[in-house]
Amino acid sequence: MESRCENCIVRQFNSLRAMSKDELKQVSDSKTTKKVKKGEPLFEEGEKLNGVFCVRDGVSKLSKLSANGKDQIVKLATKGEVLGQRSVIAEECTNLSAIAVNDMEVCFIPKESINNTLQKNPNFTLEVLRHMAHDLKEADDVIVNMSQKTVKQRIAEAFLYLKNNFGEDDEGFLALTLSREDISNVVGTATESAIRIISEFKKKGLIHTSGKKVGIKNERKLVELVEGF
Amino acid sequence: MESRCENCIVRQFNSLRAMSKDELKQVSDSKTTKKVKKGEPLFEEGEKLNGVFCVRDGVSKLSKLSANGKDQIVKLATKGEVLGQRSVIAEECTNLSAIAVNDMEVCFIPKESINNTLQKNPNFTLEVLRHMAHDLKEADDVIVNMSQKTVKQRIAEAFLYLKNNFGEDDEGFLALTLSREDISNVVGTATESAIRIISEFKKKGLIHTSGKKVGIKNERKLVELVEGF
DNA sequence: AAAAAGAACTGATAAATGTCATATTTTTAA
DNA sequence: TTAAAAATATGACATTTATCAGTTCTTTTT
Repeated sequence: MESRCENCIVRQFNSLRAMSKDELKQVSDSKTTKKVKKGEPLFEEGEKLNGVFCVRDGVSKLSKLSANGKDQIVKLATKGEVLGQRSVIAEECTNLSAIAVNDMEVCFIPKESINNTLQKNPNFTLEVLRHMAHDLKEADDVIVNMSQKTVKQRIAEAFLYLKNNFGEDDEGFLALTLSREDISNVVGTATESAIRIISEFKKKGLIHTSGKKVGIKNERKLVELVEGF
Repeated sequence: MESRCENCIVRQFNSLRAMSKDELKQVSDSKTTKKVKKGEPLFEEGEKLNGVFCVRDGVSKLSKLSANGKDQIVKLATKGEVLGQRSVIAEECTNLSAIAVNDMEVCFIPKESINNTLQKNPNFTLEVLRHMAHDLKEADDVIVNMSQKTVKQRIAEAFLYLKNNFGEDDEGFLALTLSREDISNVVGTATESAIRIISEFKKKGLIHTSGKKVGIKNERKLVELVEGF
């Protein structure tokens, strides 16, 4: 298993690629690699982070507990994404919990390495900024979806999102399998409602399922549904 | 009317304060000041921006058109805030429209001045980054509210937000008056639903109204409502 | 392999929210 | 100032979504 950041492919996908050789070396020397089992937290809402997590493998859900006791999943982070940036940059506690959706491998990078580079390497800072600008745009889109689309549309959209971002396995099921509860927490609805709508999609031939696995059968119709037909 | 950025008080509230004297001078020399009447757009969703807008006076709503034809207001920006940053930084079209909620005075700063400083002044970049990190956190909170709170709770929260961020006039009405439609677009509901709930709040003595003006009468109860009693 | 625990699912019903129609008030413009 | 237009308000009703109760299926543990 490759363990030097300099050679890590994952880096291609995130802001670390804007680091200089020396900076990268420092990061590599100070980082620690960690395995996180499915269901375990990388960090919890309200924690103070001493660094960021770079996802090497697996998927993490970023969620926030609402007043009514339900988790709202705000984002799914996968290979190459850096978690905890926002909190380290703003020097605040995290506003979100990060929990492994499946077994993960992550690198922990102490905040000193990050802050150091942020102050010295404008290219890196700009790259991080661009990334955050992108995240902000996505968050705006989520806000609009949440408030203007029906639960049915949001679930359809979630399946399309999962297909586009995580792909399918050889049997045609979505490569990332979420529990019904997780799905309901992504779209912000009651678990029963999500289950009911998934059953309905199945009956209508939009998807097929096997246990908790879901496969997309009629993508076109799902797209139409999302767009409001 | 003061017209040099160097002396503009508004600057205290935004990232421009991290600019050097020279940089600020350049900005000041290249900027143009503009009045925007209530209801007029600063820019529209999908436009390519050649710079950012610094709000000197008035309030702008940042909104996005949803597939069902309704505007979703994502943020209200007031004195000191810089609009269009995200789009200029990511070099993308805007994802939001900015429309004046009341008469505004804004400065337009060409993107060259911004980009120039972003590349040369890490402090400025970092300051912008911090700002964006903050915006992102707020956006996450909005997502959770939108998906986990009832319309009633969201309207109560909107009133409290308006009070905390824009204050009250001498008669005890919220200083920023939004139309019922704007309120419904902030909380993501049908205008009729918003009106109905506002009437209900009035009947229960939580607020008082006069025309479209709204005043908070029982803040405590509103807070309780938001928190789920 | 059996028992226990946890997901997934279904039905019945209540509550929340949207839609459409229409009346009233307020604002705008002629 | 008056007519027209736009915004606010309310009722009736349809639709969507949540809640609660219970069943079946899966997975985990012993």
